[in-house]
Amino acid sequence: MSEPRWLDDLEMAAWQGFVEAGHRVDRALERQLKDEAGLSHPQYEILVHLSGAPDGELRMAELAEKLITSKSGITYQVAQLEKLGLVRRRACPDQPRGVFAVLTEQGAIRLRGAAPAHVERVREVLIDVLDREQLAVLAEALGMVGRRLRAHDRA
Amino acid sequence: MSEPRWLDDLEMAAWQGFVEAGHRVDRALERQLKDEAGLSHPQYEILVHLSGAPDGELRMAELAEKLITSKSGITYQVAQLEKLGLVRRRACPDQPRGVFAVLTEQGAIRLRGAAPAHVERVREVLIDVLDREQLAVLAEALGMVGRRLRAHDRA
DNA sequence: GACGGGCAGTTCAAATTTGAACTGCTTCGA
DNA sequence: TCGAAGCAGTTCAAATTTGAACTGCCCGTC
Repeated sequence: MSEPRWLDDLEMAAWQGFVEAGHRVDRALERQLKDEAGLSHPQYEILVHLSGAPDGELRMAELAEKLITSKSGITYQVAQLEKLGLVRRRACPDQPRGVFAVLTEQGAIRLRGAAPAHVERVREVLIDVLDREQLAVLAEALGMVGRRLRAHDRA
Repeated sequence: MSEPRWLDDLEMAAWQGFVEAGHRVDRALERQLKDEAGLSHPQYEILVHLSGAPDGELRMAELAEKLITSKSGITYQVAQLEKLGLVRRRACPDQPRGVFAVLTEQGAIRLRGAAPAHVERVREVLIDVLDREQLAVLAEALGMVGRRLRAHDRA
């Protein structure tokens, strides 16, 4: 085994910045959503994705893919949202082994109520801290990182 | 309440890239460490921070700050590492209510064994995917995001 | 037609994480 | 000098997350 290629100063700064910013932003938004909307971040994300989907419904596996989490995690969180009346389950008519999660009217209302404060916080902690040039590089660079891993995960 | 300032396309791309890359990189490294070193990511991070500290020891609260996690989370993970013999606890001599976590010889060995493959994977998924210019912007931009939240969290 | 493999979700137990309450000790301020 | 307030960690119960095993049902092949 050859000598590992350790990270130089710039690489280390980028790596540490990425990790620290990721954790801190996560925590900030987790708190914001819990306090102001009574939802966990995964729960909020499920509502967002359903809301953006045609007919407000998605297969369980699609949700798992979008949230980047395990199948069982989705089963659990959808069950929680069902208890809250924000989501409903529906058997998939064609694929016999398929299940749709469907956004309910209640769910849509809850999401509309929660979104403005959430977006505002996202601006506060990340977006409004950066200039357009930085946003462009973030979008391009991290978009590429995400796509590569997404492709790799599917393989 | 005024109309919320929704994210435009560029802002949305930056935000989604940030979130997706964060999750996917996390999962990739979690798997890598578990498979090749038998450590969870938090455990590995504890060893790294102890290794970089003078005398290989840090207070529990300092670890919590560095890992960006809760005090009880640190208590738990340090206990796990103690069972593995990679870390030892030591009462802090001056501050009577203080506890040091100390890296053991075993811990240092385990870390040296794990680090090369870990760094290699960090390169694969993030560092080597980007050019120097992108790394510089990441470091600067996310460094600022992290510092702002760190200051805010302490307040 | 029957069987091995897959697929989509669920279930389960185990590991982890969290916040809130608690322990002991110290340090002020009145 | 007393007591309120704080600090550093721990403990505890509850919520969440995970991977592995399981359930049914489909498909293609022989």
